[in-house]
Amino acid sequence: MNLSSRDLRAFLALVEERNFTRAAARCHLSQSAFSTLIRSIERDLGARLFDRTTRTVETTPEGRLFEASARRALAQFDALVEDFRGYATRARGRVAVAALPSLAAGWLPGVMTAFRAAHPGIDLELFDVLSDQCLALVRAGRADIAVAAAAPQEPDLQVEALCADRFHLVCPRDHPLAAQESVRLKDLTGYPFVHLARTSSVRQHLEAAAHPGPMRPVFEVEQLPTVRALLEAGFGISVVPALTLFHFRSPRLVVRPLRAPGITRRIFLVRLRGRSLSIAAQGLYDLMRARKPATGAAAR
Amino acid sequence: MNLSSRDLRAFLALVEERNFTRAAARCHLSQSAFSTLIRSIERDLGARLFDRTTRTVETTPEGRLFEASARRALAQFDALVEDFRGYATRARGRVAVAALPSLAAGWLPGVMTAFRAAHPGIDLELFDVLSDQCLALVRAGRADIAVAAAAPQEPDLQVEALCADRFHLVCPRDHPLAAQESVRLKDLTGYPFVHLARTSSVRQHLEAAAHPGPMRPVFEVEQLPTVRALLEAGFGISVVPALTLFHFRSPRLVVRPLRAPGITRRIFLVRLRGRSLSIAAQGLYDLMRARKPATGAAAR
DNA sequence: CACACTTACGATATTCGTAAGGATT
DNA sequence: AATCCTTACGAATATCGTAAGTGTG
Repeated sequence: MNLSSRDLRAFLALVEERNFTRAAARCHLSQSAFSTLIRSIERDLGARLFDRTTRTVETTPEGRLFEASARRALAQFDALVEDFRGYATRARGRVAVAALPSLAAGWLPGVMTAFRAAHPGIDLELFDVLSDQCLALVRAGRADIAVAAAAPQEPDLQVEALCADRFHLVCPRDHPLAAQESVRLKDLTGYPFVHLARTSSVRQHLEAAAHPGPMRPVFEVEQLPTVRALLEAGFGISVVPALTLFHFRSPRLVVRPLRAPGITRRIFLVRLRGRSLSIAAQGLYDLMRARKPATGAAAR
Repeated sequence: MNLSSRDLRAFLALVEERNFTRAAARCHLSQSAFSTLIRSIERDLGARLFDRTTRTVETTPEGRLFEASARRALAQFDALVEDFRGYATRARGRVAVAALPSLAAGWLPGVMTAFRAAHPGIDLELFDVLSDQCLALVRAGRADIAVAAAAPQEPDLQVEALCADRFHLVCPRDHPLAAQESVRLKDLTGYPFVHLARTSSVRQHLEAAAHPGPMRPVFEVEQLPTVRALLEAGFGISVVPALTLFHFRSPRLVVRPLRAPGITRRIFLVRLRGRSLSIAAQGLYDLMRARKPATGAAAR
C-alpha cells in the first residue's frame, strides 16, 4: 500500500472539478494519464471513489467519506513539508552558541547581528561561559557550537582554529613601560601586576608561558572591567589578549603589544565530531569563519 | 513535491535501524535501491537527513526534526487507509432503509438479521413509513434504499421490481366465502368490508382495481392489527396483500386467494439514480434481491 | 580485510501522451 | 455534432537489482 501526496492532490482535484479534463490540467497531467491515476488509486483503496458516466463525474458515498480524511491528511502533509522547508532554508531554526565571555562581549554580537539580519526567523542562544563549560555545553547538546580557547584533542569533538589572539600590555599612560612601542615579557618584571582568576583562559596562557613568571601579583580578580578600574586607579599593569582590549579603551591607559611569539591564545570553533550541524547552526558557523575576529595591532 | 507513505516508511526504517542494509530488508528493497530512495527523499526535502560514514548512520538535526512529523503523518496516513478499508470491506458502515410498514414488520427483519450476522460492524437504520415518505427519505439522502409500492417513473430515482404481492381475502372461518378455495373480486359484493385508510398502498391498489368497487365499507382504520380484531369480532371481511398475511394467523379467520390477475401490489427497490450505493448499502441491496419476499400461496 | 554505503549500468516496470473508441446530450 | 471518459499503444522515464567502487575501522 503506497499512497502519495500527489495521489491525494489528484483525488481532491477531481472531487472539486468533477471533470477529468480540468482536474488533469490542474495536476499538469494529460487527461488519459489522470484517468489511469484515479483508477489506480481506486484499485489501491479497494473501492470506487467516483461514479462516472461520460457526461458527469460524481463522488460515491465512499468517495465522500474519503474526501474529509484526504483533506486532513494532505493538509498535515503540506504543513510537514512546509515546516521542514522552513528549517532547510534557514527561515526557521535555533542555534545555541557557547563562547568565552571576552568573545561573547566583543566579537560575537557583531556576527550575530549580521546573522540575524540574514535569517530573522532563527532563534539565537548565547552562553558566555569559560572554556571548559563551553565544551561541556557542546557535549551535552545544549550548544551547537563553542568558541573556546582550550581545545584538547578529544575524540568526541571536532576542533577548528579560528584565530590566534596575541597578548598586550595594558598600563597607565604615565607608566614607565608606556614609553616603549612594544614590550617583552621580561620587561614586566617587578611591576605590580593585576591578575585574572586562575580559571580564566588568559591567566592559564600567561602562567604556561611565564612560570614562575616575572609578574608581581597585587590583585587577582574575576572580571575584566575590574581589572580596568584597578589599572586606571594606578594599582599596576596587566596583560590581556587582543580580543579583550575593547575593555581598556581609556584616556588614562595605553596598550602595547607584547613581543612574545610563544604566548598566543588560540581561539577555536568546537562542535561534536561525526554529527553534522543543523542547517541553521552551519550557517552561523560559516559566518563566524568568514568574519574572524580581528586580532593584533588592528584591534588596539 | 511528491512524498509517499512508502517514503516515510523508508525514512523511519532507517532512523530505527541506523543501517541501510537492515532498513532496506525491512522495506523489501535491495540496499542499493534503498540508498537511492533515501537520497531522493533528501533531495525532495532539500536537506540531508542522515550523516553517513561508511561505518555509521546517524540522523542529522534536521533528520531528528523530521522524524517526529513523519511519524505523525504516517500514523494519520495509515489510520486513513485502514479506516477506509473498513468501509470498503463492509467491516464498518451504515445503511438506512425506508420500507413500508408491512415489509418492515414481516419480511425485512429476517433480511436484516442475516445482514447483521454477515457484517456486524455496519449500523442499520430502518424507517417504517408509507410509500411516499419512503421515496422522500431516499430523495433527501436520509435513506439509502426504499422498499415501496408506489414507483412512479421519476427521473431522479432508480427503480427495480422486487416482487408482485397478490391479494387475499380474509374473513371469519364461518363466513360464507370461507367455503370457496379461492374468490373473485365480484364475489365480495355486498359483504360488509373493513378498509384500510386511503393513504395506504393496499387501499390505493384496491380502489384502482375495483372502482367504484364491490365493497360495502363498514370501517376504515389505519392499522392492520385493528383490521384483524374487527374481522375476528365478525364485523366483516377484508382484502390484504400476501406480505401482510402474517397479521392474520388466527384460528377464527381464514385466508383465500383472490383470483384477480390485474390486482397485484408490486413492490419495488428504489434508490437515487446515477449515484451508486455505498458499499454497505449495496451489500444489503444485493441481499434483499437474493431473499425476495415469499408471496402468494406459500405465504398463506 | 571485512564491512557498509555509494556508484555504475543493464533490465524491468511504470507512467506518460497521442490517438482512436464509445457513450451521452 | 460536440463533449467527455476510457482504452490502445509506443515512447519516455523511473525504479530495481547485480556488481564494482570507495572509504572506514
